[in-house]
Amino acid sequence: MLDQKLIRENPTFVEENLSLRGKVFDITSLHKLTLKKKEIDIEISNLQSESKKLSKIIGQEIRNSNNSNSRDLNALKEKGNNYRIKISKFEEKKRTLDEKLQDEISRLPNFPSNDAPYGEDESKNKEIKVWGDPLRKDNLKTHWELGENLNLFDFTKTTKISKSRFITLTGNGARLERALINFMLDVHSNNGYLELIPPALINSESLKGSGQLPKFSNESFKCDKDDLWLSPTAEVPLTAFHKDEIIDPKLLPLKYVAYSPCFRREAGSYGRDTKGLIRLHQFNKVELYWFSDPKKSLEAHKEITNDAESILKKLDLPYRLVDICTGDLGFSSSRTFDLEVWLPSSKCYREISSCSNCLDFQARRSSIRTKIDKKTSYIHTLNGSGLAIGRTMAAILENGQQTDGSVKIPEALVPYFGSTFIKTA
RNA sequence: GGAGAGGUGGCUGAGUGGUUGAAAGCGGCUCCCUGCUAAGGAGUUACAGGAGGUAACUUUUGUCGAGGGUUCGAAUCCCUCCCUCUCCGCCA
Repeated sequence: MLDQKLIRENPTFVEENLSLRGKVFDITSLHKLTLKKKEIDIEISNLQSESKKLSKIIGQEIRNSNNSNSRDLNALKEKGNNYRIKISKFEEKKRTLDEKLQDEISRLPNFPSNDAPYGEDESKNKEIKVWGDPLRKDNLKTHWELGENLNLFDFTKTTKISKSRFITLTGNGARLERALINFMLDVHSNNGYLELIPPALINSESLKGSGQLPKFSNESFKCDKDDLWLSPTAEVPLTAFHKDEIIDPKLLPLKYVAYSPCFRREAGSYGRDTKGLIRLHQFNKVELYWFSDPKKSLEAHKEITNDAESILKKLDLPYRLVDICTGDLGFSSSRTFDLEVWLPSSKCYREISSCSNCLDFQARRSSIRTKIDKKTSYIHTLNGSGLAIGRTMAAILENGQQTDGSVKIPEALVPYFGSTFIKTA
């Protein structure tokens, strides 16, 4: 969430910064609301001040005299009553105003960083570096062909259980999934991250706190009866983990690694990636998350990206690092580095991790602060997948495929998986 | 699901209608003193928003789970909701 004071005092600045996202933002009406709110606040505050003084006088009068029902006293009480009526009228106005204001303001995305490449859409994303040798051959199999041949998963049977875009992992597939989760958790927790497994069902407040609500209610599954949602990413429960806290600066940065299943409705992507492990309603992910000193988040952003990258290196998967342009940034992010893994069957790089610096955007929504030099300030939050498990599996299958149809397991994963190849039984 | 208890500052925990934004303790910070098992003393220490000042700061309003209500005045009384805990039941 953006700072309300900034919107009130410098709406042009806010509009200009938001418009870096490649479309026009008009906050005229919101700006008016903030001014109106301030007006009402001052009015209420003045009335309350006077009413409070009067109450003190009445209190003293009652203690000093023994007649609690004198004419003077009743006149004073009458006066106080008038204050109360006036105040409650203003408060009602304030309530409706506040609701509107809060809703509008929480629909505004974060400011893009000035360091992010400028552009309206993903075509302006900037490739920063490329790692590894991308496998380029003809007649390569897709990961779903490989997976089905090797009996790693079963999409057909899964539609009986739920519907399309879900998967049942079987045998070595299930084993590979588990190996990847354990491998990633081990790497990160040995690297200073505290391991967490958050709940998969989370409340609306949590989703507001990280930026998924109110604007993107259509993208998550909801359990209506309980006001609970299926978590779309561990970023949400991780942000909420420290909601309403003032964190001791000595503890910063707090670094968490969380394994969680993720659930996404994928509304609006009906035609895309209908096959395979790339786009499912449910997938597993190991997420990295930092609560950082606000002055150190730029450095933190490099580190978290680096930590996510280390998994790809260890798994020997070719990838590239992309600097996401202003128009392609996620709602809460000010700057994002995507890691994209090479998928030889489609001859392209696909996102496997998105590492974002949200600055104080989520911290303000969730009220997470620290105290530096006697001043409380919002901390900065950063998140990055480290990595998405399903897409990693797809990459391992496609990049590790052998001419005989078997798949070579990356060396680092062998101790976790238990063998060096996946072969047909 | 049934019965009960409770939600107060960074934490523990007093407080049942009138200088209570809140005793006390712990913790934190600052200063002082002392030097045989590192202890003692003094002070200070919530958050958010206004107004005023370049600023240190001053002043004002709100906040005792959330939201309503009663009252001149609410942490304290009433209503609704949320959450936590204990016991019983059920269950991985």
